[in-house]
Amino acid sequence: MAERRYWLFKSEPTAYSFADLQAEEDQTAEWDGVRNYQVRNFMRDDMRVGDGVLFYHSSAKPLAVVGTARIVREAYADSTALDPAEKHYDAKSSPDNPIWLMVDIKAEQEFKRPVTLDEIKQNPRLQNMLVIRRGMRLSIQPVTQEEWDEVVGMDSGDSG
DNA sequence: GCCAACGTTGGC
DNA sequence: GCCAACGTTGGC
Repeated sequence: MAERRYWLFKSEPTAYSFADLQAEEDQTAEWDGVRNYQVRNFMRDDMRVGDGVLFYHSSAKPLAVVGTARIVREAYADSTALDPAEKHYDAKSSPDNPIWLMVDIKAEQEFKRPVTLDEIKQNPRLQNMLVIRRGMRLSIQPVTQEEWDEVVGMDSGDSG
């Protein structure tokens, strides 16, 4: 069995927040609308059921990881790319060649407090996290197990 | 296949 | 609201 991997998912809470995910039936949602090839390839090639997700609020106050989720369904066709009525419709996609993919995630743990971008920047153990890199716009980013442990530990308050 | 123009993202 | 970063598009 492959090693469990970890990811950071960005979402603008005004569009879709962690609370929105928790409010879903079975706390599970389709992560649709990805229209970036690098991110699609992460989903297609590397993301497996059981992988951990840090749920990050972008363009928000505060900018922060607010909880964790889990991959519960591996990449499959993003139906919003196939529907002309959808905002993210892509005429190049088709059922035979959907181009764009989505995964399903399920809310796991809401942090007791947000672990902010500022704290992450100040944590010497997290200096390699992509999320603090200027100009890093990927909406899904790989996270190492060490980074995952550290961020989750910061929520518990048992880490410096 | 180069690269300028354009659009989007997202922290500041 | 600004603008740096960067992906995409399209003319050549």
